[in-house]
Amino acid sequence: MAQPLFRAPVGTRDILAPESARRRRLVRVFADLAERSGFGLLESPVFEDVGVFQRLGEANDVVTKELFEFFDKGEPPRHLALRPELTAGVCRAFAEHRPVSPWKIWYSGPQFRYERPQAGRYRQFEQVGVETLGTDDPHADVEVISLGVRFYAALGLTRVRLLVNSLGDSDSRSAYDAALTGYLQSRRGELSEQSRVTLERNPLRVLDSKRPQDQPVIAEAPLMVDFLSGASAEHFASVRAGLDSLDAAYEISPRLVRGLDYYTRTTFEFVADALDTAQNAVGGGGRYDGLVEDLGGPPTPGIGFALGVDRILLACDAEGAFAGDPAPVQVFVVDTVGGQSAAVLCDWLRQAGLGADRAFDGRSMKAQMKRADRSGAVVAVIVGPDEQAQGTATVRDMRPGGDQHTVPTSELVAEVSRLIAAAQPRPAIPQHRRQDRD
RNA sequence: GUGGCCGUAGCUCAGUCGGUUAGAGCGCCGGGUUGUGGUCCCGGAGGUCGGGGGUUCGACUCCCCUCGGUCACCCCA
Repeated sequence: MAQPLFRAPVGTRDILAPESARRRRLVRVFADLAERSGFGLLESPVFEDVGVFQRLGEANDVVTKELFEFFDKGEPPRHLALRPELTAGVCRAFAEHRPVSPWKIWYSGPQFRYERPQAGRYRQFEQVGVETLGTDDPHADVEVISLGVRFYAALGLTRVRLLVNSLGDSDSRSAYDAALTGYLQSRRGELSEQSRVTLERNPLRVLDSKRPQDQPVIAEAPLMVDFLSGASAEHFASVRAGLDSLDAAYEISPRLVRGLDYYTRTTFEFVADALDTAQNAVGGGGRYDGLVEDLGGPPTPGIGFALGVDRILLACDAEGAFAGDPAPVQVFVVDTVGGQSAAVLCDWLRQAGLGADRAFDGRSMKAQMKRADRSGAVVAVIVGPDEQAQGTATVRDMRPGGDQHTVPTSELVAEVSRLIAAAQPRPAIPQHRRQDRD
């Protein structure tokens, strides 16, 4: 293969049209839902002081091994990192601006983790999410979680399961930690080598192990639910009741731990059963009641989630949901008399709000017609010597068996608008799939 | 960071026990007599067979290294 000088870095990729348009539309669906629910957009930096992320947990790979870190040219240099997730930056912003509570925000954007790529996992990946800070009302939990549920449904996904659990507050958590650690220590010999290491650093996460050897031990481990304090248990019950009242289906998943260390009380995860890969979690979140304080702000409860755009799109493909956009080009102007007419007519059509395109380089009519077809345009406008002489344009219906007629250019925009309004839009055709058409 | 599999045209792939000018389909470009796409027919462009080294008279084919892709572990969206 003739090798390009450069390619996209490991774990990153270029997303070409029309797939790029589909992603953007997905974010728009999310934004619409979030904003109609009272969440405002927060645009925060793609990089932060490395300290913002180090609060996520010293025992966490996301912080210890997977950070893209760098120093800037300040004197002294500032130690910065590309964000590996978005919640920490949101909490930093809260501590910095002290907005009125509850602060409800949504976001979208790229994040970066230095990991080995695999199915559904990239070094640069995109998430959308919401966060509600400043209230620990269980109704806030319900609002956030159900927003996720409704979003997947809005995309047309049917095989996404919601798993919920409670990790308890710090008191119940430490009681549980002690019990779990004691239990795991007692069966240490049966655990995998990896899990024994994990046990030293963060016993909770042993529950996350996928290694078959660990499963019997995990299956008999004590459950968090049995250690919840009265207040935590009550909170969890309220959240469940709230979800019930919205008919939001969920499963209690007593061993759902989640990756980041800051989670307290409510945790949840969305799993796409349509994905048969190892990375089938398409979203997750929970409460992080201590995080703002950790970052120097006032004690502030918070809850939120992040949904992985890349994986959601994979799940949509697997379910045949959230189909591609219609072609943005509705009219294609074929001009065999030098291209000036194409320039003018495209301009008129575009100013009228239509999607219009044209060919360059003075290609043959046949070649231009082919372009017109490939563009997905419903209508072709043809200007040749005859039309030019008469001040007219030929309007051709590009659908199979469509007819054509000639109109004065003064009536062109109206005529094309009429035809397009009457016609079904054609789908955008990905470059690499043109051959699949019937 | 660890391991499995894979790297031949833009894409998907074929290439017989190592043996002359490396093939197909699709895509792309052009043509099929008068200005018309999607079907059909004809033609064309396009490959240092990922890169480097080695074995050999000879390597796309065998060996080593390296880079990249992919999947899994780890971890996580």
